Amino acid sequence: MTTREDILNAAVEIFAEKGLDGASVREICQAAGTNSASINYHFESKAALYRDVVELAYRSATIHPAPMLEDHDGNPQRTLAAWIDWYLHRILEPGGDAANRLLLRESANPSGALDGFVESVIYPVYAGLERIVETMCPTDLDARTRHLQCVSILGQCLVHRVCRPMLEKLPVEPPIHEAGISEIAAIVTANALAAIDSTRRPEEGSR
Amino acid sequence: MTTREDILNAAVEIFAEKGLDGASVREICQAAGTNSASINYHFESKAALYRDVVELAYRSATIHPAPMLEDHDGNPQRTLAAWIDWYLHRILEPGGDAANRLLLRESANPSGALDGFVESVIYPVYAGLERIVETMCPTDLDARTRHLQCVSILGQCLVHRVCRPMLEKLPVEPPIHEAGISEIAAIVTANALAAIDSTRRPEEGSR
DNA sequence: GGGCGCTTGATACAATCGTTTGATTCAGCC
DNA sequence: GGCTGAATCAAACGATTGTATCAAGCGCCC
Repeated sequence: MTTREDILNAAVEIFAEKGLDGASVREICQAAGTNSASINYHFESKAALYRDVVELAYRSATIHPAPMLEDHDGNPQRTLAAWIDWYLHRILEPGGDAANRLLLRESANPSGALDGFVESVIYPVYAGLERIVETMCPTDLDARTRHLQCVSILGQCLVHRVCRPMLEKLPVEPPIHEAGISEIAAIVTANALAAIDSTRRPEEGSR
Repeated sequence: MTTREDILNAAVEIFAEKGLDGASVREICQAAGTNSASINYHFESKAALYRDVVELAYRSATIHPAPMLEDHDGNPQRTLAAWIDWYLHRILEPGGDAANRLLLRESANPSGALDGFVESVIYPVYAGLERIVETMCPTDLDARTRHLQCVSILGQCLVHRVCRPMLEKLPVEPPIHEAGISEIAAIVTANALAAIDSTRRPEEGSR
């Protein structure tokens, strides 16, 4: 009973840090304080454990739902700011979730262990963002441009997670990786608003 | 003579696809049509081969130098547009794929095999961008904000490479991953200009 | 042609991987 | 007490990893 949970808790940390192949069964079991054989006893295999861990990570990551327009009196600017803040917390929260790091790793580099993972887990998040952005864009804005605007917002957030090892080593002052979540959120939000706003005044050219 | 190059050519493909740990010596040698021992003969070790491969990939990727202010009569807007276009081509160009995929993998997830890789390879690219952005920002803008603006630009570009597996599976119409480089460049450039411009009118608040 | 140095090849090595085995422990029940 | 079945353990399995060894092949120069 407890052993199974111990393994799951240890595995989510180690899988998040090293990925499916990088983590070894013995390492996980040692962290869980149990025997190397218990993974194949409580789970069918290492791959099965991984599936269970990702599923668990997903469920624990969706406790806080994404902000929607309805939560902010339909005000798209405030909703967008809240969404970006929510998303950054979700992917950057430090002590917080190894689960999110794991989901991020799985998103950027699908192990193939989870088919349909993007559709069922990632897409709803994206769709929530797009719905907010859609209400702020000109109605005649083509869909691809709108998609790319959403991806730009995601990219500005994700870069701080996905490229963190790089940012940590970048010899600039002050160090980029020390920036707080609220600091990043403020800038990404300002950028997103400015970007969307600029779609209303198309072809502005050079300043 | 040829064997060494065969190994390098095979290794860049396999390392790019599977990473340092994921690729095996035997696999690379088989792809190169040689013996498993030749890696330790022509190179000191697998790690040494990896270093050489990354170095080679880096050199082949820097044939085209980054656009600088001097190339565009000191016009920062045009230089920034050229830089973003250059960077996107560099990371998204289908042809020279393997080398760039490898560099990207190494950037986002440094294997530790290359100490000083970020400083010697990544940082100069970043510094080039920052220099352009710096000339466009208010002189009293604090360094961290300027850094974060540069990272936002990088993030908007990198997301199309790093998160490509995710974007390909996102069920939206039209598919995001089919967007052309010039299309992405146009939007990222417009966003960057709008973002930098907004730093000149600080605390604009909601639109 | 004989000797030399650079390559290549098959093979062996120790280490580590995920998984399996079989013995042992322990709680619960008749 | 005696039994049953789940849980845990140390140990070992075969496969694969990176690397080392050593003999055979090769071109080349004296």
